[in-house]
Amino acid sequence: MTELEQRIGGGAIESAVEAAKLASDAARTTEQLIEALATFMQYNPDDDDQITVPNVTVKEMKSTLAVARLGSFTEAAKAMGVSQPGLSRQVQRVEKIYGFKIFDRSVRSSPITPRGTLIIEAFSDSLSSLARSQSAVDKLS
Amino acid sequence: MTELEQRIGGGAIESAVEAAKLASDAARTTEQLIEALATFMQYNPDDDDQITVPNVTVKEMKSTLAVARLGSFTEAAKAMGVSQPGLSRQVQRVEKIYGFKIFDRSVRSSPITPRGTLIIEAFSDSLSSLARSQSAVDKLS
DNA sequence: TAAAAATACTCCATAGGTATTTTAT
DNA sequence: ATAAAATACCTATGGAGTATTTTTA
Repeated sequence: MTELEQRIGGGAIESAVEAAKLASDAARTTEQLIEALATFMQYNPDDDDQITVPNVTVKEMKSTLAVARLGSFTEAAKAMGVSQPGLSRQVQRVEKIYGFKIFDRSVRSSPITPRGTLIIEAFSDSLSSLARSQSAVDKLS
Repeated sequence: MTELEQRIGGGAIESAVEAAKLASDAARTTEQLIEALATFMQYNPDDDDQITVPNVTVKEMKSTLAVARLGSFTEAAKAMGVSQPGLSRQVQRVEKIYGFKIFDRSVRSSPITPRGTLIIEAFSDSLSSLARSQSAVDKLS
């Protein structure tokens, strides 16, 4: 089990539902979250063109995942080799273009919000796809 | 079957091997490509931290996929709502940070290079992950 | 020769660092 | 009181458009 999985729990459903119960992002019901995750699972790739994917960068995805893993903006900044304000702004920009908070700053450990969990999962999957192809490409050089 | 699949063929292996045979990127053997694709399939997500993923943006991934789908930089520019030079530079930047050409400009239809095929697949997977989560998030709002 | 892509040049937006302030334990 | 995150301010990099040149069929 990875560090990330330790922080957000096991699978997507469990972690998101758990987050929904615990975090302060709510005014969202657990039922709504489960419905959203059902959509997540039944998603049809052919719908891609209808969906607007925010213009995040790989760097921002990595920084966001670092905060998720380490539970700290300051530690994530060290891990990413950027200043603390720099990293804070990277995550702020992601939250701005997505339109909601990914982390809850009202508590020390900055837990992941319910919707944040979906984003974290997606970033993780995205980077895995890119890393996998990178690893394949490296074999050709 | 999507337009993209029509251009690059069915699965990853077939398309890449086919591209290896046809395109001019080579000096690479089909054997090397098959080995790379084996790596692709057996890839272990735990290796993510060791792999450097270039800092591409979602916008660049979309533009690159648009060229792959449409077989034309000019048409892709129209589809993306940017100027032709703007789109060319987006793809050029992707090729620069990856260190190899994704498209072969020596032919009119700008076919995808063998290594380009791996990148196109990865971009497609990445955007699907992000679109899927976006679709899930939308259900919560 | 006609199209498609690349390059030159310019301007402006924004990412990032340092210094500082605000917030939370 | 102390540690962490946000904000202010400034600079430099680079992304995008228009105009033009190069290249390919």
